[in-house]
Amino acid sequence: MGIFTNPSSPSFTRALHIKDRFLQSFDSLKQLKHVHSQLIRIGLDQENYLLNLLLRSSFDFKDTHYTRLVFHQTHEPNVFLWNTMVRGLVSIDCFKDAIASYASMRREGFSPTGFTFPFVLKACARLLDFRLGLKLHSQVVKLGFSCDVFVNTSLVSLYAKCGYIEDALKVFDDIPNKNVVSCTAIITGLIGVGKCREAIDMFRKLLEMDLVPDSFTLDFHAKCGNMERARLLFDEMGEKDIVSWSTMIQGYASNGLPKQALELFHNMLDHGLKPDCYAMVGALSACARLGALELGEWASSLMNIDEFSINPVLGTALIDMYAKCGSMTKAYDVFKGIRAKDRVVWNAEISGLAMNGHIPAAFAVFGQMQKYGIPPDGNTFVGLLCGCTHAGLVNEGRQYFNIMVRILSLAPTIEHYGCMVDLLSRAGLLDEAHQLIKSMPMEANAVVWGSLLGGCRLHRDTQLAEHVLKKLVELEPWNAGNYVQLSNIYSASHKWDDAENVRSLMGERGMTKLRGCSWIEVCGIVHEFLVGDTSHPLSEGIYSKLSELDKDLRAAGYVPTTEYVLFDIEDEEKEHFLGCHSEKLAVAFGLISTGPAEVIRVVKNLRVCGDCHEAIKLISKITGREIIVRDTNRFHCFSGGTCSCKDYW
DNA sequence: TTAGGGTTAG
Repeated sequence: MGIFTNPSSPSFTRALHIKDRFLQSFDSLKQLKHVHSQLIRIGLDQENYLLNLLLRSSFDFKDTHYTRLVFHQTHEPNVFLWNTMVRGLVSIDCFKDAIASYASMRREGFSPTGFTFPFVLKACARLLDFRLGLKLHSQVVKLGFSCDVFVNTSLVSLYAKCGYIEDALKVFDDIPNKNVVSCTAIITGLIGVGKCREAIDMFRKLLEMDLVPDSFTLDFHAKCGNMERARLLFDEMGEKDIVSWSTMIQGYASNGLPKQALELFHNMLDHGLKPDCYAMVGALSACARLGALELGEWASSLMNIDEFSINPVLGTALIDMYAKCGSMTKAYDVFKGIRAKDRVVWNAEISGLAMNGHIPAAFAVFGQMQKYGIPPDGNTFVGLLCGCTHAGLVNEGRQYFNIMVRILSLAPTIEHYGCMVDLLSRAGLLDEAHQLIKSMPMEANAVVWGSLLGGCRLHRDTQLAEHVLKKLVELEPWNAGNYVQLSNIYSASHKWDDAENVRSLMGERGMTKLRGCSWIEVCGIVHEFLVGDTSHPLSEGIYSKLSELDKDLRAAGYVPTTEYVLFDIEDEEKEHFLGCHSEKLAVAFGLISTGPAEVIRVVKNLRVCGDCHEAIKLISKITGREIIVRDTNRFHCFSGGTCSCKDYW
C-alpha cells in the first residue's frame, strides 16, 4: 500500500508536500540532500514512490556516488527504482554501468517491463554491442514486448547504429503502429550506413503519411544552405522543441549568418528554454565568427561550467570561440580542463595557438599530443602548417609536411598543399610554389592559386600574377576579388592603365568588389562599419577621434602608404580614403567607447590593409592600448607600437 | 501515483 492511498495517514500531507517539491527543479545537490534528510526525519525514507523521485532528480547532478547511496539504502527496491537507475545511468553516459545495473536487476529476480528495454537498449546501442543487442532482442520476444513501438524503435536504432540495417528494416517493417519517432530512427539509420537513395525513398513515403518530424525537415533545409525555407517552416511550427531551436541556431551559424544565430538564441531564452549542448555549440560558433568575446562568455555562462570539461565537443567549441576572439589564455584553461581530450580537442588548441601567432606553443602542444599517444591527423598538420605560414618558417613547414607524408603516411589534401603554397609564396619562393602546384596529384582550386597570387602581390611579380589570374578567372569567373587583386598589383606598380582595364572588365561583367567591413563588440552589442561609413550614431565622435589621431600619428612620423589605394587619384584623396577604412573606424569607435584598460578587439571581413596595419601599430603606442584585429587570415595583436605578426602576413 | 524510443554539435 502506498502512502497516497490513505489520506487519513498522518504522513499523507507531509508526503504530498515532498512530492510537490520534487515537481520543481533543484538548483544544487545540497538542496536535494536537504529534502532527502527530511524524508529520513519523517520516516518516509523507505517510501519507494518518493525515493524514486529522489533518485531521478539525483541524476541531474551526475554524482553517481550519491545516486548509488540513495539506491542501496532502499530495503526493498521495486521495478520502478531499477528502471530509474538504468535510465539515469544512460542519461549521464554511464552505459556499461547501466547494463550492469540491468544484469543485477535480472539477478535479483525482477522481470523487465516495457519501460526497461528502451533504456538498456539505448545503452547497448551507444556501446555498439551487437551481441548483447541480440540477447536483449530475444528477451524482448520471450517476454512479449515485440509489439511495443517504444521497444521496437530502440531495436531499430540499435541495429542501425551497429551497421545491421537489414535487421533494422525487418524490425521496422513489423512495427504495427509506426510513428514519427520510429520513422526518424530508420531514416537516420539508412543515412548512417550510406544508403541515401533508400533514405530519400523512405523519406518521401513517410512524408506522404505525414510521419516526418518538422525538426528533421528543418535540418534538411539548413544542411542544403536554404535558411530562408528553414525559417519559414520554423515560424509555422506550432510547438517548437529544443531540437528545432538548436537546429535553426546551428543552421544560421554554419551558413555564415552568425547575427541571425545569436538573435534566435536570445529568442529561445525569451521563450523560457534552456540551451542544450547543440544550441550552445551553435551560439559559440556564431560568437567565434563575429569575434564577440563578451557574448561568447555570456552564452557559456548559461551552462554549468563542468559540462565543458565533460563533453569534448562543447569544450572544443569554447576553445574555438576563445581562440577566434584572440583570447588564448582562456582557451588554454578550457583545454586543460577537458577530461577526455580527443584528437579534435588537441587540434583545436594547436590551430588556435597557430592562428594567434603563438607558434612555439603550438609546436609544444603538438609534442605533448604525441607524448599522450594521440595520433595526429591531417587537421593537426593543417594547424601546424598554418602556424609556419604566419611565422614565415619555411624549413619547419617543409619538415612537418615530410613527417606527415613520409613518416605517418598521411595523404596530403588540397588544404595541406594550400598551406605549403602559401608558405612558399609569402617567403618569395614563387617558382617553387608554382612548381608545387603543378606537381599536385589533384587540380589546384581557387584557394591554392589565390595563395600564389597573394605572394605575387607581396613580391611584385606582375608577370606570374597575370598567369595566376587567368587560372583564377577560369575557376571562378564570378569572383570580383581576383580582379581586385590584379588591379592592386598594377596600381602598386603604377601601371594605372592596366589597373583601369581590369576595373573596366569588372564593370562590364557587372561585378563589384566585396566591401571592406569590420566589427567590434562593445557591451555585448556588435557594431558594424563599412569603408567611409557615417551611419553610426557616434559617427561624429569617431571622425573627430580619427582626425585627432591623424595629427598624433604624423607627429610620430607616420606617412600614409598610398600604394594600398586602388585608384590613380591624387595623394590627398588617397589619404582620405585610407583614413576611413573600416578597421580604422572600428578602432576609433573602440577608443571612444571603452575603458582605458580594455583590449580593443576588431574583426575584419578582408585582409587588413597595409596602411591600416602601420597606423594601428602607432595608435597602440600613442594610446597605450592593446588592439587585436582578426582578419580573414590571422590575428594581429598590436601593442606598444608593434604587431604580433612582426609585419609578416 | 512514478518513467520510455528518434532527430540537432566541435
